[in-house]
Amino acid sequence: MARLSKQDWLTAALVALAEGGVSAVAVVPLAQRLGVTRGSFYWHFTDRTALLRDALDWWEQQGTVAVIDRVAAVADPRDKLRALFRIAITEDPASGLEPALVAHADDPVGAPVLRRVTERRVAFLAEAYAELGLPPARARRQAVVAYSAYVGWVQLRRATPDVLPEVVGDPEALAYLVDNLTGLDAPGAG
Amino acid sequence: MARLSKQDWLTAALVALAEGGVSAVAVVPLAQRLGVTRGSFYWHFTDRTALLRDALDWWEQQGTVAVIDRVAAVADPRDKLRALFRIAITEDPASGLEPALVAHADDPVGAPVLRRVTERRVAFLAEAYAELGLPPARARRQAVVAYSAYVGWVQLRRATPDVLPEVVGDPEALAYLVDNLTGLDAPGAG
DNA sequence: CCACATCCGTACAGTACTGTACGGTGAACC
DNA sequence: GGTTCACCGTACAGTACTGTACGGATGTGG
Repeated sequence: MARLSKQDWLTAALVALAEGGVSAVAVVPLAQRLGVTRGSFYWHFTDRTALLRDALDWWEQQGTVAVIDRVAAVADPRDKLRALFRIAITEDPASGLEPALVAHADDPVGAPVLRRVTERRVAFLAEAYAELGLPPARARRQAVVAYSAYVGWVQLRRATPDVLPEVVGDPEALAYLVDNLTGLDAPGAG
Repeated sequence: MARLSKQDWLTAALVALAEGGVSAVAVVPLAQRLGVTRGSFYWHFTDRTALLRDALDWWEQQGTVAVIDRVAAVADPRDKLRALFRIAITEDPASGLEPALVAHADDPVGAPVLRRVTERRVAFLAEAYAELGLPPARARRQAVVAYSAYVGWVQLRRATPDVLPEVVGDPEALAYLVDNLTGLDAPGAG
């Protein structure tokens, strides 16, 4: 007998969300994949909405708040940006969730989470670019462009992995990618 | 009486796809939005799959092939890249479709279209960067980063439009954005 | 005015998912 | 060894969508 925990359902929900969008977070398919029936689910959760809400709360905490807390102490803004992007690229839990949330932008559960996460990440980036000496408006623009590049990279990695150069096992390629995404090789940001 | 054409269904399908993902391309909701019943749909199309296929074929033609044909004749590679991104940003039909396709990456209809579109766009970008003098491998990497930045920008525009600076009515901001996305302000690409 | 093609509404299964009620199992604990 | 609780299976509506069959409306040309 499987004997699942609540976290098992949460991680399964995030995987399904990244793979098939909000509509893929369905009780019956998840139960089939986990090897149980819906009786298990409705003991751990009251609703399908509760599962989605709890899973996204966990994702917001682990993928944004915890990462920011980890790198916030880094003194040099360049090192801080590099560490942030390196973490985001190499060890993102439930990677590639953003396109799934964007695809269902009218979802009442996913939309506010996506807005909070996006705003928080861009704000933190803008702060780091301001520490580099950029004026506020320019730091904000640079933050948006850098975050766009990261988000697009994640999207490409999920959609068509074969067009991307492998980067996890190649430190040099990773460093090159990070400097490209952050714009730290451009004259305007230095 | 509404009296719809096949194209009406196609554009409605693309709008629904961009807003709510593949699962939002459903016959009943589309018919309700168009003010008809399903009887109309099953006269124009054999299947729900046929609607999705035809709509994505149209999107692939208009949003990739036609745009590439328009800018391919531009001689200077810098101007070509700028024209390409300016068109892609300002006048993309059914804008923001890529996240919806990525969110349902296992969809048998959408996945091959997304792969073809991505590969074709990246290849065209790599060609332009090679014309700028970059060696092939470097041109390819630059193309991937530039396309990532564009895709991420599109995704942000759909998800959280308020974090982005307005760019459609501001030619200067648009030029700044285009040069940022293409990397034409970086020393490595010039 | 009527025959025909085009286009749409309606009714009927069939399928997949949700939520609820309730009964069953297995391990821990006294 | 029986009780209790955590956990799961099963059965029953209810809902939303798909696909099909067929009949009705609307416009057009002979």
